[in-house]
Amino acid sequence: MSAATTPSVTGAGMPLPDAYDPQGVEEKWQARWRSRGTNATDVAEGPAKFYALMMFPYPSAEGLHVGNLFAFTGNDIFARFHRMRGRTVFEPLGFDAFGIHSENFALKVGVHPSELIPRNIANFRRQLERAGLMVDWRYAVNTTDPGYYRWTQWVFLELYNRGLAYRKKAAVNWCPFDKTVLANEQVINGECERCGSKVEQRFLEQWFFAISKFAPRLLANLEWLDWSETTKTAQRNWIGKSEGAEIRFVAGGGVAEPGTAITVFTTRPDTIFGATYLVLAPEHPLADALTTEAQRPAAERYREQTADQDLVSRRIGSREKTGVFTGSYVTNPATGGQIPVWIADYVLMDYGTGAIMAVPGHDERDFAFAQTFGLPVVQVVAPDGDALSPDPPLAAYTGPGRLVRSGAFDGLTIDEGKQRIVEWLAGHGSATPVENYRIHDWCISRQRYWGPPIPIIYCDRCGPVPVPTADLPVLLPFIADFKPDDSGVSPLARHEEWYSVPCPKCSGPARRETDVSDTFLDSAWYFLRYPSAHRDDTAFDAVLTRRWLPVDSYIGGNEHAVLHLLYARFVTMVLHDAGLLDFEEPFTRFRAHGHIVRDGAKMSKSKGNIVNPDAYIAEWGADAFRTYLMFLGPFEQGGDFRDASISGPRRFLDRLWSAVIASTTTGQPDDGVLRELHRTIRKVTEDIPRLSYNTAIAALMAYMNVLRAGERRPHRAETEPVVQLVAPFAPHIAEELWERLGHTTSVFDSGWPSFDAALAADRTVTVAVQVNGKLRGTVVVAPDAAEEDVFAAAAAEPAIAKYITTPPRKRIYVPGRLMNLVIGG
RNA sequence: GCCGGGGUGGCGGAAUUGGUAGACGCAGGGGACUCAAAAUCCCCCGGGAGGCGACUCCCAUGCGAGUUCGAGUCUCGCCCUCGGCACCA
Repeated sequence: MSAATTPSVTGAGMPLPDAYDPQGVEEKWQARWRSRGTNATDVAEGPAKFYALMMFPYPSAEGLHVGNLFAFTGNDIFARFHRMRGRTVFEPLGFDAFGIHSENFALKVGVHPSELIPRNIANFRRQLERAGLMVDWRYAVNTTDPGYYRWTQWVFLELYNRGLAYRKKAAVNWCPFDKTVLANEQVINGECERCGSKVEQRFLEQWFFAISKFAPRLLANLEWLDWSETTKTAQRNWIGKSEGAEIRFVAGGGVAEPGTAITVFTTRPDTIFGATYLVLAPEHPLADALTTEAQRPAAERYREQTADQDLVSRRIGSREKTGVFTGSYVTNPATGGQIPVWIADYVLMDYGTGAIMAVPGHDERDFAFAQTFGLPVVQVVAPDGDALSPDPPLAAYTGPGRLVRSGAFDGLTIDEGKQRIVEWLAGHGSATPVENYRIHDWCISRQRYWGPPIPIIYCDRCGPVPVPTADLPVLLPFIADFKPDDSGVSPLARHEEWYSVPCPKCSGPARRETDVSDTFLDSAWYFLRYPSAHRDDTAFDAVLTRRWLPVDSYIGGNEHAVLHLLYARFVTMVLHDAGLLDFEEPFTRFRAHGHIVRDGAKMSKSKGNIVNPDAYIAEWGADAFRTYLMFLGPFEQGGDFRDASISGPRRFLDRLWSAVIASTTTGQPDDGVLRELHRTIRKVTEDIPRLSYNTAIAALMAYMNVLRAGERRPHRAETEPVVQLVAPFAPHIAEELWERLGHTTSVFDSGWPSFDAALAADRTVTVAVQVNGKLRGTVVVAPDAAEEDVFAAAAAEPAIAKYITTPPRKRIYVPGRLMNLVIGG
């Protein structure tokens, strides 16, 4: 903007010049919204509540990202639209500010997170307000506020009291240089992403939530949730249901106690006649007992070796099969034969039973292992029960077929075989049909500083004791040196005056749990908090919760499709079972938004292609920037950010401004323009609920072209409804124009224009005429023209008639759209 | 390797879900206004061939087949690309 355009006239009440000045308009309306309380929701009453939730941001030091703004704007449009349609809309926002990300950043810049985070939040909030979101900031939440995490701790205790929080030893990634636990995604090729040290595996006592118990419900409810299909698919895959059987293999000779049985999980019980060996995970509890003296040195060496490896490189490292024979044998309950028991790291302790029956004839991994160690391969399924060639086979056969070499079961299909064989084995007490789930229990312990302390106290006499609710929050103490050390325990463990406390039960000497909880716990319940954010006597008020939840519309990134959304569903389900909520699914509707990229690449600091919204908003205005972001592409797919293209949406707003300012009230509105207006109303009204914002904006632009065609002066009846249609996208300019049209109340309380189908209807339609599928011309007819009339009109058109060399053999007519004439043989 | 998006003009993207491919915007070209420039306004703008001409014809939605009167859209087989997951028995 050139400085010469306007004198600086801002502030409520002062008149603005007649040229569109976004900075002035936006400043004026943001001030007025604040003073009038336009964006404040009455959480207690109002008709037809609509809870428009967006995933809350992590307030990074770099400030608001265009990606955040893209998502928030999409939600804001949806929320404003529903408000104009008469709903009582609640659009809250907050900050997800705990976690390793903040902590690492604080360590890097040498500023304590308790100082850094409020600063970042203030900056974020300034940017968000500048963007013109309809957020009711009175209900903002901040996960690092003791008034919030007090209730996060309360949620933990609700789970604990219901037996859903428990402690067990688990392997974690440990960086010996940074002296910290690493998440799987921080381990790159077995090395720490920050310092490159080789990551080790440590076994630490960790807190878990028993989410796997809820797997069947979490899966079943996906059937009826109105969520993006891609998100539901991701959740189904993550939950990973598989049907199969657990089969017991009893140990024979060797060292095992007589009668020792290994239970395996398999989805292919039909192939049991081809099970030629068994494999235990190295951590399997029976691995030691089944190892003979002769095999012990080799087996122990192997188990140490796998224990040394970090979790990630063991999972994604080489697929070369390694393993060691235990020296023991078990009986195959189908064949009665003795088969060897091996230990190998391709079997994972945390899936199924940590033991498998290996069928190298029909499983690629087992086949590779059998090849490496010279174990027998037996084919028991053949395509249509045919030839067994070559024998032994050159590869595992995993396709369909019929059973062979399976005794009485020969000739059955795979599905029949599964059922019949499990029934038969079950009769002997050696098999049980089971459903297995891939999903693991949720490990919530973090050996870190920047999180809510887990509210448990360890007493020598009483064991683990939950902190009494009245004593919450367990405040996170200020520690200047919060850097993790070599001990593998949280920095809080170094703060003795904090962790030494009397036992709440017996008052004897006791110690606090020094781990903090995962940030995913903070975000697993924040949507319950918003309506009650002003209440410090309860996590969520029963009446307010009944009024506002479940969430009507949730918008967020698909990168949280699995963990966050699953954890939030799980916590909601638990609180429902506890009688605290009367619904068990928190988000009725969820839509995943796309991502903004630049030059085809994800924006990242290292690529130096981050877009800071501040500069764009300063140059073009928030309204133009919002409209531009939404015009980039389909909201659910994202788009490519190009600086140059912003001028388009800005020009659109300029034209809207001058069209409205120039509107006349004399004379009659133009019929053709009114028809386009009603079509535009219909289009925008249909597009917004589909989040098809880009096409809604395109329709508005197209209407502006019609409105201004021939440099005519528009009639007020032709412009006034457009101000309402534009309002969700460009709220400030809409308010200003609405006021200039003489209204004294907010455009957001003015309702939504309705369209008149009769006015929108065409008087004539253009029908495409094809001959043999090729377009040869068009005819203009009445919308209800009979097929014969259309044909007559087409035949009268010379450009078409010249192709109609013989009477059409066939005639296809799509009323009002197209006629295809099939000529010749 | 598996799962899920996506491939349409110079660019971002439309296409009522099988019915005139390229809406809308950007960039570009030409013109008006101006001493000039910016801004603004008007016109043109997928490729090729023909015509002085309003025009005419052909080709064209990643590639190759198929279904259909008709395919960007459906089916099969490939290629490329962006996400996510990783030996899940």
